[in-house]
Amino acid sequence: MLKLSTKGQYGVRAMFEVAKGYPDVPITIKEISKRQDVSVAYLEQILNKLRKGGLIVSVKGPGGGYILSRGPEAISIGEILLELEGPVAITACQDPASGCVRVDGCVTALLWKALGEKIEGFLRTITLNDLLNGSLREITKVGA
Amino acid sequence: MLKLSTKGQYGVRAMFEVAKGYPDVPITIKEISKRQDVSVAYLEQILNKLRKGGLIVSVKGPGGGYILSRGPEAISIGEILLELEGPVAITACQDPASGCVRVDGCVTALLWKALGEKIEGFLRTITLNDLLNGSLREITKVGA
DNA sequence: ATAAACTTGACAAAATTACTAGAGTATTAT
DNA sequence: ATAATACTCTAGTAATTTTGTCAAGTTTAT
Repeated sequence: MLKLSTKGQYGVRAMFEVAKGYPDVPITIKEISKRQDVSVAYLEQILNKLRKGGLIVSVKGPGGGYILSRGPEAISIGEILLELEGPVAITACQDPASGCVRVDGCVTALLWKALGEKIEGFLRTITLNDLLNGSLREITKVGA
Repeated sequence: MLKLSTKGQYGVRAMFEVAKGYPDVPITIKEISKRQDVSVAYLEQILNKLRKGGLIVSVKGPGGGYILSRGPEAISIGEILLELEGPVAITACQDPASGCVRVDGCVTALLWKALGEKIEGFLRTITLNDLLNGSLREITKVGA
């Protein structure tokens, strides 16, 4: 349960590759495709969304590619996923896009809200930098 | 992102209704269907899974229905969802059922693992009793 | 007996996911 | 200028998952 679509997964991995080139080496889609084993065409879609979301900038022409628009310590996993998959919305009730009629009468509404906030909070604390320098190992251990 | 299927959502709401009858009033599928606005046929599937998982017991014949097999303070939301939707598995890598080839080389594996554990931990702490007595309101506020 | 209520497995419509295809635009090296 | 590189954009589509329905049972209380 609570699966993340491949778009989100690939997106994070793609951003990890782009982050490696920060601040001055553009990474091409082709290169990301090779390193992360995701098709070029699919990555185009993903990176396009991330660009429109302002997380990366593109450089066209030979020698071009993508570069992080901010430092890797300033881009959280939460931001990446938000751009690719929209806000955390455990249930339709919690999705700002759809809304729910019963809200007040629904005993579980608070539960899903709390869970969603928990998840978002966690994802906001992890940045691309954490992926780059492997500091996740500690976070995982503590289980905080 | 990170949606929960209706099966899980309805399941929790159904368990909430069953919990109301604990320890001696069996609740029929028909009654749950009315109160929670979910079709009888679909509830049959859901409650069957929960029964096989040992969370509820069924009483056949007239006057029958479903009863919690343990007190509402001893049944967590996590257990309910686990039975209906399987373990939290943000990515296929994290799913014990499928596994992942690259695991070690995958920079994000630890991230999804940590997130999954965070979610499971949270869901384990919330019980049906919390839904019954409305103690969720505080949990939500604290944001702990 | 008979009606209430659960049990089970098969099946199907709808929605979502996970892509692929192809034509177009911008930039740079020569 | 021209060719090569690389990003941009819109559709379309196959596979999968979700979200159920249906029908034919079985069990039990009265």
